[in-house]
Amino acid sequence: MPELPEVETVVRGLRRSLPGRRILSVRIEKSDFIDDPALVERELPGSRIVDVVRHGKFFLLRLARNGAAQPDGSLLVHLGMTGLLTPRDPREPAPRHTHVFMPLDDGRELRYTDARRFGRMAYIPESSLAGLLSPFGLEPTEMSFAEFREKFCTRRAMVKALLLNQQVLRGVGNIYADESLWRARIHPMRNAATLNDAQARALHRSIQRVLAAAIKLGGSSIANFRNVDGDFGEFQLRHRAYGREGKPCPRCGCTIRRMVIATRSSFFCPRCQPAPRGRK
DNA sequence: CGTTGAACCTGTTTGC
DNA sequence: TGCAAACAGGTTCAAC
Repeated sequence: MPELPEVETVVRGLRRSLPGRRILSVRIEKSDFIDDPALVERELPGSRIVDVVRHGKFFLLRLARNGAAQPDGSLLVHLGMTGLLTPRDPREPAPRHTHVFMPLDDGRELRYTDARRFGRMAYIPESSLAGLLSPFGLEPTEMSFAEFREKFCTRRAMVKALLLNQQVLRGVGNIYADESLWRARIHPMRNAATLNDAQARALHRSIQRVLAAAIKLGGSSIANFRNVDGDFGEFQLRHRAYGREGKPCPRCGCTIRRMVIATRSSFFCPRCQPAPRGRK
């Protein structure tokens, strides 16, 4: 479930209370989503969390040992579809599918919950961090139009597939891909290299506006996304295309369609977002 | 390169 | 009502 705005919402929540805290110990129940559980169990205890930063849909607890100010490693986290990392009172019963428990030096406990276990967790030593993050594409909230055109509009693939490709843009997922395309009036099957200048600019602008609006509303909660305080996001109330099959397009009234494009459910307005020639 | 389908795992919704 | 199928915000890998 979590895409860039949901991960950003979680990161902002964690950043309010984690920096400065020390991890006392780590207890792992299920570990099939952790790269090297023994390494996590060995490296985290005693580390201080100096910051929480997002990278696309991933985020990192930046960790420093002893009294060091500079991090010497990180806990890398991807929430997959159903993951959540949140500090709780250890006296409350842990919900089902809580797999990792990390008591902190302020009496709280960081807990990782993930029903489907599509998430990922790994300890990353500082020396291998840059190499790990380098394959990812542009940060969509910060990319200039020139960067977007160079990286995105030179590719001959369907725009829907490219928006979801984390090596092109990092952080866009199925909801925000469809919402951006609706806003830019571009059909998901369009070949990116055939977008004209106005369409490319509209898409660049739409991606940034949709993401900014979603972050402002705390992300989208379709079924179960919650922030670290347990609250739902509200951007789902502003979805114009995603999840609205059979309902009227808010712009033209035509019926929103759903079809599988690039192997994912895709919602679009067949009138506002005209299909490219030869496709339907 | 680009596309497709299957796999990973559990829970919820939909359809007959 | 009951059960099975379909579907879900994620990535990855293999095959064509």
